[in-house]
Amino acid sequence: MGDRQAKEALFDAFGEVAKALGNGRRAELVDVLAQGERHVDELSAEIGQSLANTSFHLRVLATAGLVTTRRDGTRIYYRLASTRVGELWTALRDVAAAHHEQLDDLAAAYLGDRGRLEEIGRSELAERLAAGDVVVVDVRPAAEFAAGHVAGAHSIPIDQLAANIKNLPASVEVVAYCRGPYCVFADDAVRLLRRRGRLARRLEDGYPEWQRADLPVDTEVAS
Amino acid sequence: MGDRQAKEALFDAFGEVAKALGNGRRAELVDVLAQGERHVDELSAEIGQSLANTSFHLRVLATAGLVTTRRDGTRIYYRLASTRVGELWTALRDVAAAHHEQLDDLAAAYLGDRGRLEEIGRSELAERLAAGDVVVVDVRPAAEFAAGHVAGAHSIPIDQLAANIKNLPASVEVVAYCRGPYCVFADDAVRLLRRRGRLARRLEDGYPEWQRADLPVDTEVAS
DNA sequence: TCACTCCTCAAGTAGTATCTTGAATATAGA
DNA sequence: TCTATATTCAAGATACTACTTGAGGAGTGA
Repeated sequence: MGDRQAKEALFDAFGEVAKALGNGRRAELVDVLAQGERHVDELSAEIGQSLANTSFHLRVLATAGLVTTRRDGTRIYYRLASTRVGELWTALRDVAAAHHEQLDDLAAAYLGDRGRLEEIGRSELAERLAAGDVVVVDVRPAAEFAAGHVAGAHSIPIDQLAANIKNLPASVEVVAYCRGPYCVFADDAVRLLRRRGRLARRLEDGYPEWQRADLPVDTEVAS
Repeated sequence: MGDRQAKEALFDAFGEVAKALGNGRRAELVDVLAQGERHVDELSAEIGQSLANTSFHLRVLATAGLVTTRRDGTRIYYRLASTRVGELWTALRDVAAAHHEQLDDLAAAYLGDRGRLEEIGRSELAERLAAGDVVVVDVRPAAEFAAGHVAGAHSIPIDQLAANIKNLPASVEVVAYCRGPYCVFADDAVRLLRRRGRLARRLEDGYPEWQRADLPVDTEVAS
């Protein structure tokens, strides 16, 4: 009990789990999988890597226990092993945002200036959704909407938004949301809507945080 | 906005923070530093590594923003950059415990069989401390007790416990605590106390979790 | 059964991590 | 200023990591 060798082996195991998140491409995979399960081909496109390399990274995540798989025909779907993994990912993001020197610059370079993009809080949106005086738009890819979305939201993937603005009720404020605080889809949606003269804000954070706050969600294609 | 290169750079930064935790020795360092600040020499002994290698690992943690330093004379004290880092470490531990295949075996090999070691919950201990019908013993090294401890606890480092049992009031239950769920000190203390015929339990988890639960704490040497 | 799709595995290469040893630096105190 | 103490830095051996290309399996549908 308590010998050095056993302690090293134990803490090496903690290190292995952290190491699984210790690569930018795997971090991207976890960020996408926090939205719901996806198959390898989609994930490969999502992180801009070859199929073989994506498969390799998924294997690393699976070996560390962070993701699990399910086969459906020829497809293999990966998902986070549990909601705790999503919470770990969130904690990592928060620490990086708070303490990593260059993170603000890197985030600004990716997201652009958010100075003029107002956010609406989760609880405020929940109230206004119940009151019915707001339209909520999920601008993530359709597969992620299908895997789970804010109850009452409409699915309009960002690349189809321009063509569908005219279908949104005109007199009501629009709230867009996507994957989380480091996702550009909702920002782009709000910018587009405002350019077209619509009242629009983005939801704080994204779908995983909404779900984790025990606010109403829905699955399967509805809109 | 939203181009791949900027996204890779951003997520690489998240990966860097995870990578800093992605080594067993650095994980040990964070676990110790979650107790409070320590200087390099102590940390080196704590993780069983050379001074140069310990310094190197601390530098990696500092570069990722997870720890900060303070100089006092010739000594340099390292501490966690914030309580969030401790929370990240806890989240990592929890995910590893839930999903890493070998973790249970590795923990059992290091900690021994905990089957007979009863735990007392934090809130129950807080009540009984207020009532005064329990003796709480902090069996961590004196430096960690000094940096912060359960209010009312007595500091008896584990290697001095055998010699000091006789000074503990005889008719009262003893609760021992240490660094956290993967620390052996409190286990060893409870085993020793029970062998000597004392009523003893360990506190669930350890000091950082107590502190994070906003239960009463104290700093500086008191006992 | 055969061809097809989707995914994994193996081999190879360039780059990165961990640890050792020994030298260099920074502050304290005489 | 000189010496001692505490820590960092540099160089180098060895072992992993990330990615590429191409081959190999596993299930599907004709």
